[in-house]
Amino acid sequence: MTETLTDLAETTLREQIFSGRMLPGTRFTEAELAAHLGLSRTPVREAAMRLQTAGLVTVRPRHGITIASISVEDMAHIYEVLTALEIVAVGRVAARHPHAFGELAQLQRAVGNMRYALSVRDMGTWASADEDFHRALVELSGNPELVTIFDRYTDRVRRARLATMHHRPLPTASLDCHAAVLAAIEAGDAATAQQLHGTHLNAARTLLTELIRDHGTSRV
Amino acid sequence: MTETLTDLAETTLREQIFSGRMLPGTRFTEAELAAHLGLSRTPVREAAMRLQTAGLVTVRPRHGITIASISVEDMAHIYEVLTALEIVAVGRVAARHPHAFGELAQLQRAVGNMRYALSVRDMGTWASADEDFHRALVELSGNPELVTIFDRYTDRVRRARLATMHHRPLPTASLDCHAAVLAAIEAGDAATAQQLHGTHLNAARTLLTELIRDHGTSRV
DNA sequence: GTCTGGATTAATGTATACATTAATGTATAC
DNA sequence: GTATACATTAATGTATACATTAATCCAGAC
Repeated sequence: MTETLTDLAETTLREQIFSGRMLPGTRFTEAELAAHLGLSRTPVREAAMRLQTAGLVTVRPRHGITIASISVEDMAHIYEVLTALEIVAVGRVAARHPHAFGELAQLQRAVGNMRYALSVRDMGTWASADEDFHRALVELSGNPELVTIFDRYTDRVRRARLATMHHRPLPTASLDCHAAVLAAIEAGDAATAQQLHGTHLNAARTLLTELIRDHGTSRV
Repeated sequence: MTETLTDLAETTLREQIFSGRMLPGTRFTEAELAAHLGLSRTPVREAAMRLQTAGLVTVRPRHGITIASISVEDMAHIYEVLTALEIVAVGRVAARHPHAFGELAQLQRAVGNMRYALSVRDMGTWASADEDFHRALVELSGNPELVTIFDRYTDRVRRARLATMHHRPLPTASLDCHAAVLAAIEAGDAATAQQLHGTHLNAARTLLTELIRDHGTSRV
């Protein structure tokens, strides 16, 4: 299974988008991107198709490939979906009580990493551990469709999260929320876990959208 | 905006899959499909990529393009997602009470069509009206992300629904469920509407999975 | 008989040439 | 000055040739 040039193009473009080297709203032609990556148009075109289904670019004939931006409204819609799906996931995981040994290790490790990151004020590590926690939760649900959708939307909001990372207050409350959800899961209390997680996600959405608004822009 | 050959290939393949002329599990090479459609490999390849993200085919290098089948487990996972999302949608729609004139017309029309189809025992019309009801509900939620995911999964389970359509009992109870949900929405009673709709969707899932099992196959 | 290795070959991956389309610019009429 | 029609052109859509890959087949050893 060698990596194809389409894979390479996709990976490279993703990185450039997430790293901020390709800013939202920027437009390219297929030929420009091909030259930029040192490839022919074919793999670039296929990568663009993939990135379009991932919601990271928009492909419009004769208008080029545009790096997608995300509005505050988009964010609200995405969080509504993510909230609904994660609540299902939390319920499934908690209901599987008692848990096999090591089954919740990923969640426990993620909370540990968040706690450590918070203590040393390393927001990059914190954001990464936060994402790990939610990803692990969804994966533990045992429903691969949930994982697919989760990954898709996480990609779409990642840039917004990173952009606002250094403007947010210390996530002390957020750490407590994650720990409380984990405790409820460990106790097998599905209803409490779901309720806590829903509250947590709504708070996260509110914080993120307000940070973007305060940042002066309505799109990221 | 002329229709491209990629669009044509996608549409044609979709039709052939939904109509049962291309059975799940069947494998084709790009060249075979290209010859079948009278096109070159390029648009076929692009259409195959699109159909893969829609979950209708599987593309594996050197193994060809395989018409996707769906297992009872897949079905359960998909219904879990659809249930969560539709419950959100129902809540949003009901909470918007009082409703603008004509806002709920699509839902009312769909229920009317279901009632008519049931009275003349036209299961094709019934299935179509049923799908319209759920689609309208999601669309009325005002969240375009919900619509995207709904459409994606509806495509994936459509063949299973059509395959079992003539083996199911008359959907008398189902009609009542839809009417009851609509009544709760009209009354602005979000909680009741959500609860009714959740129950209805679980019943639909149970019926569908059992019909497939009874049908002798675990995959459709 | 089975396993290993390499040759064969069928299929996909990629580049590129060409066809087609629609956006843009320009000239002309009003 | 504005609008319309036409010409221009840049970009994408499509076909195809070629490169590359890995699945399959076959021969030979054990």
